[in-house]
Amino acid sequence: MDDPAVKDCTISEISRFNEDLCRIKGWVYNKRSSGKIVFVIVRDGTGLIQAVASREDVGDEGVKLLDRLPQESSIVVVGKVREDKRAPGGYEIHLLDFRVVDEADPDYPITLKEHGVDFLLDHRHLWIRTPRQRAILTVRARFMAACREFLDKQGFIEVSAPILTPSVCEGTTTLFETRYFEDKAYLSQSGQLYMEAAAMALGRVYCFGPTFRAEKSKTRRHLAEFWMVEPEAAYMEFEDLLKFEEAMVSYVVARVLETCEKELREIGRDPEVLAKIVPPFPRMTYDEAVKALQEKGYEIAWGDDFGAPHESEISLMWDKPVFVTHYPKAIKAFYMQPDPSRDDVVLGADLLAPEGYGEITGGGQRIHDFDLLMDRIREHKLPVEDYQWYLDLRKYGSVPHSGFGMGIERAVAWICGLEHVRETAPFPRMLTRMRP
RNA sequence: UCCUCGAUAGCUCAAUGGCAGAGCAUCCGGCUGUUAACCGGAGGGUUGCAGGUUCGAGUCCUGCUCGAGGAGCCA
Repeated sequence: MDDPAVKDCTISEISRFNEDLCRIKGWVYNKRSSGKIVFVIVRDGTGLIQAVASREDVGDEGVKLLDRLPQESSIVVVGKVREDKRAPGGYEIHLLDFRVVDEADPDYPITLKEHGVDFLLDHRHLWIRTPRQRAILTVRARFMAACREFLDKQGFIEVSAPILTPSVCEGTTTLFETRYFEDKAYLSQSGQLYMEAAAMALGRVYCFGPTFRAEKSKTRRHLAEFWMVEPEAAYMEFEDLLKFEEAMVSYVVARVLETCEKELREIGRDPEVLAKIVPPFPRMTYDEAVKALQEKGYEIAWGDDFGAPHESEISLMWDKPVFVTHYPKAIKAFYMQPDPSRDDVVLGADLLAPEGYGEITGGGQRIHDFDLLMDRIREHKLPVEDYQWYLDLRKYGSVPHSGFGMGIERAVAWICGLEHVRETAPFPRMLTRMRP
């Protein structure tokens, strides 16, 4: 068991240890027995492997002990790695020794059979042990790492935005309210305004963290707590922003394909679909999108915002993400820069994922003129005193600048081809669910 | 907030208004290459809650609770 000649290894790298003596530290995922031989499927967080225990190697007692070991018992196994076509995964480990670290209670709730959503979410702390959830969380992690890689390579500096914020930044979405000593505070819905300040200090910046929306949305696309990456760059104008966004989205998709092919297959996602995600992405102006929807029979007038069915319809016209640009000023946020050639639309763009996954990024060029921004704040009836610091950015060396936010869970749900964003969050917070 | 659907064993589900059931899981037994192993046996129920109709309600009616999907909402 503790022989130094035995190599510690993970299941994901088992093929490198063929015919070696290995030690794997994991849990019992499943087992089968056939009299005096026991097959224990061990998982270690990197994958699954079949361990074979026969009477001559571990003795009568060993076989009996393994045979009655409950699912999810923690176990350290030592044995010889063998390539074997009969084993799921192609390799198995012939047990010479093992140690039960903790025998699980025999009533582990997540069996290998089907379960309902409600039950699984109540047991999310155990559900994440299943191969599919492990694969999704791995893709999420690689996706987030790829975002940071790309931004760091492009010279962006990560600047953490505050979570506790003093005011209703945009006055639109419903925020979670909390106490801040003697005052009220709100959980952040976006780090953008702070990133605009940081961009004027460091040039190219991004924040990466959780955001909170207290909206009573109850759909497959919504979470009350989700993560966003929000890049913001000084001197970046609208056209460059769109090029930058498509480069970033293409990069992170390619990186996930490179690092998570096994996981994508495990989830049931065809990697070929993602291999098509390369620049340039198609673009439609809001005008063109409205016209296309009207031709398809939707009752929508110029000036209306898109609902979920409209976004789906537009995204289904392409097999790549599509930018919808130049929205009417009235349906977008107060800080959006108006189009210099046309005052009724803004230099903003939403990126809609293919296959009906909806908006995965939203962004645009920000107003850099002090007077114009002040007008907008007044038009939106926002409290000017709360925005003094934001207006300061336009008083001291203002420059054109742009940025966007990408919702991690929606993007990962699209990349994995999932029905619902809830599976992409380790512990999702939704309208009716805050536990576990 | 609204619309639609749902709630029966630990889990997934079945049961024409007429004895509350199956598979899996659990426990006991069998099997030396299994593939969500298989075979035999056992235990396991306030049918979400509260009323009502009926000779009789898991089933029909009313209210409530909880959940799911969607709408609204959602830089």
